[in-house]
Amino acid sequence: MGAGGKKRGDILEDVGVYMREGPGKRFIEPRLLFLLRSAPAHGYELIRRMEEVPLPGPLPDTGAVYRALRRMEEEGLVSSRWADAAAGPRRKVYRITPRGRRRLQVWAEAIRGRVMLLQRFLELCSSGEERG
Amino acid sequence: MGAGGKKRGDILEDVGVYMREGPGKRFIEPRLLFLLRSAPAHGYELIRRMEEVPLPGPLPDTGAVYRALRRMEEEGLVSSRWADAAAGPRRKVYRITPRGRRRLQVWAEAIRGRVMLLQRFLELCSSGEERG
DNA sequence: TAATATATATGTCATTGACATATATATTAA
DNA sequence: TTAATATATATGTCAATGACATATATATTA
Repeated sequence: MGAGGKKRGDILEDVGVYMREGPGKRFIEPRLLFLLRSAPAHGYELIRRMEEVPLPGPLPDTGAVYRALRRMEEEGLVSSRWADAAAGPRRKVYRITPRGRRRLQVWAEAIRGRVMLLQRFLELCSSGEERG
Repeated sequence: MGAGGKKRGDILEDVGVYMREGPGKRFIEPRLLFLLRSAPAHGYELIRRMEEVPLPGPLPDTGAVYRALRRMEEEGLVSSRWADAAAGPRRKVYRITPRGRRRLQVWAEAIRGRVMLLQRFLELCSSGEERG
């Protein structure tokens, strides 16, 4: 449509992208942003608290979580610092950034769109039943 | 938990499986079952009508559609027969089976569960906003 | 005979994430 | 001292999925 198309930054905040989830994407990113939105946390804790997040899909594997956190840090959605633990090995504590908060809002918007679509689907499904 | 666990047939109709969608799965199967539920159709027609289905995700690629139809026939969700066209090459016309209708109902149930989860997520997101 | 629309199908490849394993620290039990 | 366990982060490897490109074939139109 418009001359030149979208710039990179626009695409990154494009609701459509998050509605689609990209190829094969689970909800790992919104899960992590959701948990970090209220308080910083390290990976292990995020993994333990993962089931608190009401999103569909299986709980992501630990490897996927750590890799997602590093990718999200590269993208500027979270920042991290090493911290000593009262006991056990050091922890890498992640904190959500303003960009991460914006991304979570984009996810929420996309999910609102999903819900509307899915509800239309369900309506059409049940209206078309009328006996087997 | 229960002795023996689930039998194969049970797993195939387990709502949880469809709520998760499996790794990387789009909504190709429910899209096709939804379109076929009202009338038989051949692959090319299903591809053209794909955007009628209110489900999230990009419209599936033609290759994915034909492969999905064949896989679904193996699974007994659809049956097919070759038919002459008024013009152009022969068509493989797919028809939904009783098993396919049941599968679509399982999908609908799973999607109802998804919607409930997603709505809880949205509520928690907006209740936790309280200013940027 | 060339191009286009219709129609089905396969080849190939990158992405994703599941599963397994590696590495390291601290605590507790033997 | 050693072994086992909980905590904590990270990498290796592989199968599944589907995106993109292409192949094959028929019929119509230019």
